[in-house]
Amino acid sequence: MNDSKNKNTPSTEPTKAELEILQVLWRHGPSTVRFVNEELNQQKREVNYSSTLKLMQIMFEKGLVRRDESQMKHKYESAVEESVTKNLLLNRFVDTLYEGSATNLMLQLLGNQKTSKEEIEAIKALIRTLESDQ
Amino acid sequence: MNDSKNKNTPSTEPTKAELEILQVLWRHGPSTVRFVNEELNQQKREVNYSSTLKLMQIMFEKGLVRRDESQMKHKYESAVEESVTKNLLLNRFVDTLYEGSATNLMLQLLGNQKTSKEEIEAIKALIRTLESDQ
DNA sequence: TTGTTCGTACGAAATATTTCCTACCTTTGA
DNA sequence: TCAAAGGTAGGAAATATTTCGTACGAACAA
Repeated sequence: MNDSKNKNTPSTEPTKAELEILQVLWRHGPSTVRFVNEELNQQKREVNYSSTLKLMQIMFEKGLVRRDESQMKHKYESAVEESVTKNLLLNRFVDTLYEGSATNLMLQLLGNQKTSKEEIEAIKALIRTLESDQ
Repeated sequence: MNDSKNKNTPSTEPTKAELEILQVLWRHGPSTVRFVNEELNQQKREVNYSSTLKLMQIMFEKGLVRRDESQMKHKYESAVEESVTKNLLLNRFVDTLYEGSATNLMLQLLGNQKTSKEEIEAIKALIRTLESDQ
């Protein structure tokens, strides 16, 4: 009915910085701003606490995250499902760069020196699994 | 500041709008601003001529495109190779969303309803080809 | 109690990106 | 010749995104 209110299909795509925060929330579940900020500083780059706070407040307004305000230290959690969001971004990516063709993307991926032999082997194994499933 | 001496590894990633222009140049080869602008208007969205011009001038300054100024109607062409640029963006994408694992991306791709059965079949065929190549 | 620490809220600045207005020059055709 | 059409250059405005300063309240320890 109304796609815009569906929690799992955000009408707006997360920005780069927002995505970083979502990753932390996806990985660790409900978290305080402090925790997310420390995680970002450790995993990514130096960010001021109030920058992270501001961003998470904006994300709250956008509906990208929910928050539990019952405690002073608010707990934030993602309001968008990881797989759904990544799917959205992946589709956009494939549409933009590969004319919507996953095959084209695969070609690039498999011919890519940064995709290791092990990765390629794993992909092949995955395909075999899918084939035997049918 | 900008040590983009290597024409095929731009130090700066193209922005969204820049990428749209690059796509036109990759597809059609050296083109005038007028042509690119019309192409964008037809394929993508309405853009004012001077917006396209400005963007292409900025891209020229960044080294993303070269131009032939011998004629009044300058001819612009991409200064970055399509496959190299796409590879760069793809790697960034995989790193960001899939922890650098192409396998993870594959899982998403194959489980994706927007990836048609034909696409999956094509991917499998591709894998089989790669396997028999070894 | 009182000062320090840690939390939120929020405005505003800093950046990055995109868009378009305007000046001015060249080409073209009547 | 001269106006119209079409080109480039560049400034500046409009947006989008990110960052941070500061005010102020709550918690806590001395």
